[in-house]
Amino acid sequence: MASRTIENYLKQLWLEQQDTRGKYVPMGKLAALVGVTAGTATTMVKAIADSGLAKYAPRAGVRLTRAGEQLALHVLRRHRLLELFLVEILGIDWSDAHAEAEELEHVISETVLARIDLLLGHPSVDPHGDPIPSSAGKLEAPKLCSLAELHTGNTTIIARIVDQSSEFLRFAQSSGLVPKAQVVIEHTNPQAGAISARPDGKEPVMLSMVAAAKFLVRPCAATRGKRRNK
Amino acid sequence: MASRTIENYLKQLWLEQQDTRGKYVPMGKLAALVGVTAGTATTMVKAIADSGLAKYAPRAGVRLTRAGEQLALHVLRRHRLLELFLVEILGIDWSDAHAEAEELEHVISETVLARIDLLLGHPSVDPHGDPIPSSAGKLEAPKLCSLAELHTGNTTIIARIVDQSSEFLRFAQSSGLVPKAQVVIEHTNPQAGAISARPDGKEPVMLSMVAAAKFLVRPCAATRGKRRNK
DNA sequence: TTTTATATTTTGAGTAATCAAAGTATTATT
DNA sequence: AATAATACTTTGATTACTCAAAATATAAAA
Repeated sequence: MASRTIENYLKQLWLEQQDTRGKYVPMGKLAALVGVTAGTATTMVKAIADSGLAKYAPRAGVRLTRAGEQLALHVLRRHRLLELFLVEILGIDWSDAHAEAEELEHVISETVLARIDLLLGHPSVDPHGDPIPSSAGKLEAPKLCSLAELHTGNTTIIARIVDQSSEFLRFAQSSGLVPKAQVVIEHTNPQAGAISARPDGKEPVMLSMVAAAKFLVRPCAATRGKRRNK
Repeated sequence: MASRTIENYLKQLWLEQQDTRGKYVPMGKLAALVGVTAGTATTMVKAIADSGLAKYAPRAGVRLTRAGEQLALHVLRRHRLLELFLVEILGIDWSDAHAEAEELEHVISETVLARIDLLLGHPSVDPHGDPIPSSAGKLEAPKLCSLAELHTGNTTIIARIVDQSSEFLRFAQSSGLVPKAQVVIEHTNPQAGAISARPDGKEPVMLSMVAAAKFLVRPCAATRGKRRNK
């Protein structure tokens, strides 16, 4: 069994290397994600590599093996199911759920996890819209585009928010920019690098392109449709 | 903040020293309860004593200070609320809940604990009938007598079971000897050291005096009433 | 009382994880 | 190409916990 420290390294590594094909995660980056010094990360990664969960290339970086990815996905499953459980069943604040789950994910048993999964009705996404890996370690990740890619007049539905910080989540919640919310793009201003989005039944919200890119939406088709009309 | 190791030492110490006035818990006993060697316990206890949570008397034993008791009661509160939560909300087996709670009690936050407490309606006892300390660290422990003290013909209600092992709990459950169950004492045989108890709507169960003593009952008055009639 | 048994403490060593700081590559700048 | 900046690795030390085995004290038996 992997220690909770190693589980954390694997999880961060997975999140960082996902969507990159064969690219190595640099040590400094991993160290920052885990919250340790670079020296500590180097030592730890060498141990992880020795146990076959990652490949380590000195001065280049580290990348999970298939076995490492599988283990990481099991941690991620625990994390995301717990987040949903904390929000849905216990009524914990959306913005706090992440930090709470961070602790619990390492001690919850398979039995308890199975009951939580059952109680939630085998959900496919967590409160942020992040997909929950199956118990077999499979992840269904539909391709989504972001608010930043849409055009004036487009209407869409928020599917996922890719920032776990409680400050950002509190802002998103108070603006009405939450998963499943319908949103209309009121203005886009590429020069200023900002857009204005109006959630259904709420006030319009100004978003920088960086912020807008954190909201993934569905359907994407609206973008293409709009472009054709131009 | 106390580490989870120290939390465990404090909890076991509390359970062991309760109901004894000023008596010191021997090292060997504590070591066995925590599951470490006697040498380890000695080292650890000295550290705990240095931080003011216990008094340590070499070759005599150890005893919690008031501060240590308070901390232990907070751990116990987390443990017992979690046990009830696991059984009531998640549907975890009675006999497994103890082991699960043992892990969770050290990582659950005050926020999550408060939500669990609320969801359960501020309960006063856990699934075994053990009282749950208040958030202020107060414990209400009504005096109960055991099945072993009753006499033939007495009727009573099981209030508490003082054995956390899953084997014993499975036996109790299958016999119908669970908290809140009404029980009639059918036979007592002091010579053989055994009694026969019949839970309402179930078959009578043979119990050794040792086993019978693990079932605490209410009301106790039945005993006195019976004695007077003799 | 002397011996034996039992409980406890001490000692020395090991594991897992960490950091600070010194040393070494690699990349970028002049 | 030489220098400076950056990223990474190594080293030595530290903390928290643990065990096995040797040393010591206390209690029980002879």
